[in-house]
Amino acid sequence: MASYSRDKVIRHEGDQPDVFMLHSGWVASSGSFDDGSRQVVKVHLPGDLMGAPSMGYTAAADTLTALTDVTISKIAPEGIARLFRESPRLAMIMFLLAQEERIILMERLMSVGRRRGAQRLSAFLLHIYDRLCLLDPDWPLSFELPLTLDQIADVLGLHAVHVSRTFSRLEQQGLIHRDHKRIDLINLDELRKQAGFPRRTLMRNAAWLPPSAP
Amino acid sequence: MASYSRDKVIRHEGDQPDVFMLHSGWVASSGSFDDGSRQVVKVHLPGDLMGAPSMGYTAAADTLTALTDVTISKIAPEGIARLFRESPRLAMIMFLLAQEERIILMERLMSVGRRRGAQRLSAFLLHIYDRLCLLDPDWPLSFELPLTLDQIADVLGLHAVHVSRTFSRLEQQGLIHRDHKRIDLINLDELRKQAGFPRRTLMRNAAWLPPSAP
DNA sequence: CGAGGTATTGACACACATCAATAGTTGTGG
DNA sequence: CCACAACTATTGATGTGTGTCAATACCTCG
Repeated sequence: MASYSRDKVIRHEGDQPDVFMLHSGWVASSGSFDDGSRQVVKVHLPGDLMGAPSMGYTAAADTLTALTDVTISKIAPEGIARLFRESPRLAMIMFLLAQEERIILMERLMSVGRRRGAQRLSAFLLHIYDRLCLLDPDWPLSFELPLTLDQIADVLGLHAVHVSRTFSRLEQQGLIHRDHKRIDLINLDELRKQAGFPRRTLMRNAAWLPPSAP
Repeated sequence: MASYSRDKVIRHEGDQPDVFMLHSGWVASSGSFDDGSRQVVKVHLPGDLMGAPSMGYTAAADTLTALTDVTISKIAPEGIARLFRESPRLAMIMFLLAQEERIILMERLMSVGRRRGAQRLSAFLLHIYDRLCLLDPDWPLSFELPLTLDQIADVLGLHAVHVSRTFSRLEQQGLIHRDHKRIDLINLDELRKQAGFPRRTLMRNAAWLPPSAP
């Protein structure tokens, strides 16, 4: 179990492709270009497996940066391999979770490729909100977003100045309310309409999943 | 084994989340918005498993469209589940392939989020070229790109008119040469520099992979 | 040969970027 | 607990990459 304070780099792209479990705090997974621009490809919340995409490569493709103070632990690939040997059911569930992550990336790509700033921001806020609801079913319509405008801009593929204006516009339209880092979602329906994505429902306990006792 | 001719929709988002194997031809996986705009999230080449990201959901998230005449076959999820029960090694390899696809999506997101049109186009052409080289190690510096400008635009998150101008500029700069659908890569190094991505090397036969005989 | 799809080119509009200045917030040390 | 410094957010002015509309030329295939 290791701790990192806000803004510390947990592992840099090009480093050894370790896999981590995030116990507390938020972490950004991002890639960067030579000119210094960065794109955040995933915001990790507690309970997330981090770094798994790079595990088949010789070097990590993404940089993991602590967005808040965090605690993490390293996962040995041997442990995952053992799980694949001993529990086909859990292995298949891990496989399906990786596929879910692909869907999330596909939605992010659609959003960044085809939607305007306000719609991207709505989609991002809803994505975070939906994840918090998943962790805690009676989460209120409000949350702390511990990212700076620069970091949000790197998530949305915009620039901080424009994110500031876009936030103001969403607030002025009565869709959200802001108080420092806290976001209140005022008009959830309209936000969802802006985001442009349907709510996807997971197939729990598909008949074809391998049984628990192999 | 089923056949589809060019531009035919193999399965639409919202349909039953089937999984397919692509035997011949090219297929686009895309998502669409209410206003009619579309984003292609993956161009499938022969040998690709298609539709896997949606297999944990009750409805498919992406639309599969034939870019050329294609032949495909449906994969039963029970077959994949059986593979997970009977061969931990192959299961783990499928897991790692899904993770590789996440990396590819991350790169696409970085490209669309942070790079200009010309750089996105360079990255896309190189991505296709690298895949063709993977299928056939002595592939020449040239290939047929069976997409219309509209479809390429939907890949890049641009519009057809702008893709046309961007293509012309790449050609004028001497980076590529075009003859109808055929693309010749003239200056591979400069294209790679534009794209902004390192070449990633896969870790073959990692020590921790489960053995073939369980 | 004709028709529908596809590509090119030009003119103009707009979302977002960039630069810059100010104000507000947070953290730190005395 | 205050005071200062560093970071962060806001706002304005202006530039530019890409979108949009439209007209023409070009391929492809029946």
